[in-house]
Amino acid sequence: MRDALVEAAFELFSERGFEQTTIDDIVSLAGVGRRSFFRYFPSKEAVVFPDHDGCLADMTAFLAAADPTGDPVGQVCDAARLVLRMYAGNPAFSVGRYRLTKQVPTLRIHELSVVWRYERTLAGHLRARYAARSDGALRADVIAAAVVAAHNFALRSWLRSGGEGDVGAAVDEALQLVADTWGDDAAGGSGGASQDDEVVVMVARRGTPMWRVLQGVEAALES
Amino acid sequence: MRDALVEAAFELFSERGFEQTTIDDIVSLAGVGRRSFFRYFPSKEAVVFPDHDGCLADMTAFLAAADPTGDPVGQVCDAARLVLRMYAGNPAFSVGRYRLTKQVPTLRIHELSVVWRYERTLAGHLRARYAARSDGALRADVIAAAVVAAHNFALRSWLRSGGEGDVGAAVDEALQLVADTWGDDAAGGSGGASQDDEVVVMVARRGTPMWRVLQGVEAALES
DNA sequence: CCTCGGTGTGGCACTCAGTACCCCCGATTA
DNA sequence: TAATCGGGGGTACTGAGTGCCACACCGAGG
Repeated sequence: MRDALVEAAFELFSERGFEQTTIDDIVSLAGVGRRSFFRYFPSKEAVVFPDHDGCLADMTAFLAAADPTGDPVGQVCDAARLVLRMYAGNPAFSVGRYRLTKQVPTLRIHELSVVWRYERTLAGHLRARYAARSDGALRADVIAAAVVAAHNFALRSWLRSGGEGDVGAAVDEALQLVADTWGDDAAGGSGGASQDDEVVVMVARRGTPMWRVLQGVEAALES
Repeated sequence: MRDALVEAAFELFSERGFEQTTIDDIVSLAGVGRRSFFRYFPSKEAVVFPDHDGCLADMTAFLAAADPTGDPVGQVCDAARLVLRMYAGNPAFSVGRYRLTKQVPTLRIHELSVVWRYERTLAGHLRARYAARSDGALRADVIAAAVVAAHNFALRSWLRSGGEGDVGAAVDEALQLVADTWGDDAAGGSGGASQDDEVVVMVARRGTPMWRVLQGVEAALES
């Protein structure tokens, strides 16, 4: 029944557009009553994202079962990969939906709320794991946002290409940037600077007098 | 006229709730025609965020006028502070709106779309500045998301407290975490780092062997 | 004084999403 | 067979948002 509604909806959406399609059109094509549509989907937009409720539940379960001693950043990255797997499982559907959401403001906004739920789930996991840190909640929010942004960056590139290429590898690469900067084994720096063994490196102009460098180092170490 | 509508709307919203207030209630209280409401606000939700359009324009202008040779991360952090200033400018209004959006799902979703526009604006600026990097677009998206998350973290803490305390300092501290990890002067977060005369200073743990510091400096200057 | 174009506003009617309520049908049980 | 119950259908309603037209105001020009 759900599937019938989704199929009918996408057929009409791709044919005449989202806004030009009414609920009555969908239910008459699916051969069900109008009232039944709202039994399965709370809104017209929700029918475009029929699989995210289950995916969010999967993510929640996955994080609840995660090793409490493992790297939390790695865990939320893996949780994000669950979403990716859902998209990659149905490339044609995902690409069709992407094209739709890209040009319908209402759907873009609805997608934001879907993504937001994932992000809050990830942030909640990180908050619990970072409870000991003084800036734990802040770090949790920032890292969750970064993970979602990296995931979506790679996902959208893939969707924009029409589903060509290896999404998994692209997402791995994108998430690697986040994991490198925020994970337990963070070892990345910015630009040419390198960070190693908790030594963070400064950058100065070529020709900078050494006394200036030392002045800066001293000031920094005194804090 | 806009102000009259906003004032009437918030009076009714705080009195009987958002969903229990109709557009007709608002316009009759404001003493204007129903049609005029939709001339000033595209939706019922938009009246709750009347100042964000102007703020987004300010942010766009600010970033367009930013120094092309400056630290892009610092610039987007400053751009985020523009939003903060708007909130801090009207603490009572901001807190009232926060309480409202917290408990009305429709408004939460609308707020997401508002935040999303800011984030895309920041990301656009960073993308242009990171065009030379191979992972520029990814970095831009991740940093923009991190800046927004940090900003919102501090802002929401302040709003939750009812507008008590120094928001500016809280946001500065939150943004510092992002700037330290992603900015040009990425120099581990003790906050004592100083930037002077384009000399960007590193921070190392006390007791760090000097050869390690020099090694880092050399590597940085070679880039 | 009247006219004209532009602009801001009110009023009316309409579409359509979403909801409350009731009914129908089929299945199970006494 | 009668009673109950649950999933689905139908109907009527509220309210957001839109299109269209009429009206008032206002400065410019005849």
